Amino acid sequence: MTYEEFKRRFDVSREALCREILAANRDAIRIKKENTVVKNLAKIVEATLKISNRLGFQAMSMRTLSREAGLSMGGLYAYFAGKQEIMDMLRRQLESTVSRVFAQCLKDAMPPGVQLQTAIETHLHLSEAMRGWFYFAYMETKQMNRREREGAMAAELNTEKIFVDILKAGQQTADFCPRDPYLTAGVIKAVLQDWYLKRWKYARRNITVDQYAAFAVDWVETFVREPCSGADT
Amino acid sequence: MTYEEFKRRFDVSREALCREILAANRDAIRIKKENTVVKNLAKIVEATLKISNRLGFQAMSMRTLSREAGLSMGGLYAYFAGKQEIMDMLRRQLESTVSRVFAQCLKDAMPPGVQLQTAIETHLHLSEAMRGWFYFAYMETKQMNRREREGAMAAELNTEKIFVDILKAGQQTADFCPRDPYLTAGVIKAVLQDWYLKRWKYARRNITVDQYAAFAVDWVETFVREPCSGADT
DNA sequence: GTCTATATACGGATAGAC
DNA sequence: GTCTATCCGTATATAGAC
Repeated sequence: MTYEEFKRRFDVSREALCREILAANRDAIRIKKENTVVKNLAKIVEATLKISNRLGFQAMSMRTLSREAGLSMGGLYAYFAGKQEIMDMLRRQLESTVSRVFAQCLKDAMPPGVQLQTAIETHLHLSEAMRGWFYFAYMETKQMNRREREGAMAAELNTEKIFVDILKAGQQTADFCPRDPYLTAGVIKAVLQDWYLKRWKYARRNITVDQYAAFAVDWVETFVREPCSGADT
Repeated sequence: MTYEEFKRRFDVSREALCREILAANRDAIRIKKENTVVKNLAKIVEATLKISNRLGFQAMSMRTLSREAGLSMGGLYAYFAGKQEIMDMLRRQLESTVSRVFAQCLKDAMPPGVQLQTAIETHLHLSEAMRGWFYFAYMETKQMNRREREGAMAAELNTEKIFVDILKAGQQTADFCPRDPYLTAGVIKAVLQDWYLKRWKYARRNITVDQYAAFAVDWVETFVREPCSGADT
C-alpha cells in the first residue's frame, strides 16, 4: 500500500479525531453544541501539538496555549479539568486510533512475509499522517503520572508484540530464519520510530515515506530471511 | 572489544568528566578551590541527570535541584549563570567526550568491516557508560536555544557521517554492496539510540550491552553484505 | 565558600460578568 | 458559550549575612 492509498482508506483528519475525543469525553466537557466542541477541540489539539513539540509540554503555559488556540484562559477550561488532562486525552486518542487501524490492516490469513511488510508500512503511514501525535506521545511519556505512564509502556510493548507474533509465526512456517524475535522486533520498532522522531532530517533530504518504507522493508526482509551465521542471543 | 575492556580503557567516570567541565568553564565558575568545584559539580550533574531524566529538565526546579544536590539555592549559582547553562555544559561535555573516544577507537587503517563493527560497539559502550548523559541530550535537545540546538543537530549528523563514510569506503572496496549510505547510516543510528532510549525494556529482559552489540553488528553486517534484490532508494 | 531571606515574575486555576 | 479579572502558589535569580 502506498501512503496515498492509506490516506484514502483511513480518515485520520484532525476533525475526525476530535469527534472521537468528544465522544470519549462527553461528560467531562461542559459545552453542549457538538460543532462548537469539535471546532474548538481541533484548535486546542493543533496548538498543543505545535507548542509542545517545539518547546515541550511542561514549557507550554496555559496562557500561551490560549493565545495560540484563540480561546481565553477561562474558555479553555470548559474542555478539560486541567493541563494534564489535555495530555491524557491526546495519548488515549492516539492509542485507540493506532489499535483500530492495525486491526483493520492485519489479517490472520496473510502469510507472515506479507504481514511483516503490512505492519511496517501501516506503522509508517500512521506516524506520517499523525506525526505530531506520535512525536508528542513519545517525548512526553516520562512526564505522565504513574497510571498513564504504565499505559504508555504497555502500548510500546503492545506494538512490539505485533511484530514478535509475526516473527514467531514466520519462523514456525520456516518463512523466516530463527533469530531472537524480541530483539528483532525491538530494532524494527526503533527504525519505525526514527521516521517521526527525526522528521527534519528526512525532510531535508527529500525522502518520502514510501521510499523510507521500501528501504525499511528491504532491510528487515534481508535480515529475517538470511540464514544465521552463528552466535546471536 | 567487550564493555569491560572499554571501561578499562576509557575513564568516563563522573569525576573525570566534571574535571573537564571545570577546565572548559574556568572563568564562569566563581569558586576557586579545584577540589571543591569538582566535588560539587559532580553532585550537580548527578542530580540534574537524575531529576531531568525522570521528569524533564523544565519540570526540574532549582529548589528541587538544590535539595537533591545537597547545596543551597544561592550556592548553586556560584557554578553557572542560570538554569539553561547547566544544560549547555552537559551537552558540550558529552559532545567533546564522544568525539574524543571515537577518534581514539577508529583508525583509518582498519578495513571497513572492522571499522563498522568498532563504530557500533563504541557507540553502544559509550552510551552504556554515559547513559544518563545520552538520554538527557536526546530528550532535551528541543528546549535548547537556537545556537545550542543547531549544535545538537550538527552532532547528530556528525555521528551519522562517521557511518556514512565507513559505508562509502566499504562500497568502494567492494566489501559492502551498494545501498544508500545515508538511509543505511540512519537506521544504524536508530538502532544504536534505542539502546539508551529504551533502557528499561532491555534491563527487564536481562539483555547486556554486549549481547545487544553482537545482535546489532550481525543485523547490520547481514544487510550491508547481502546483494541487493532490486528497488531501493 | 555557602547559607538564609527575599525580590520579582509567571504558573495553573476559578469566579462571575456578559 | 466565552471573556476579564484575580487568587495564590511557585519559579528563577540575587543580596547580603556568616
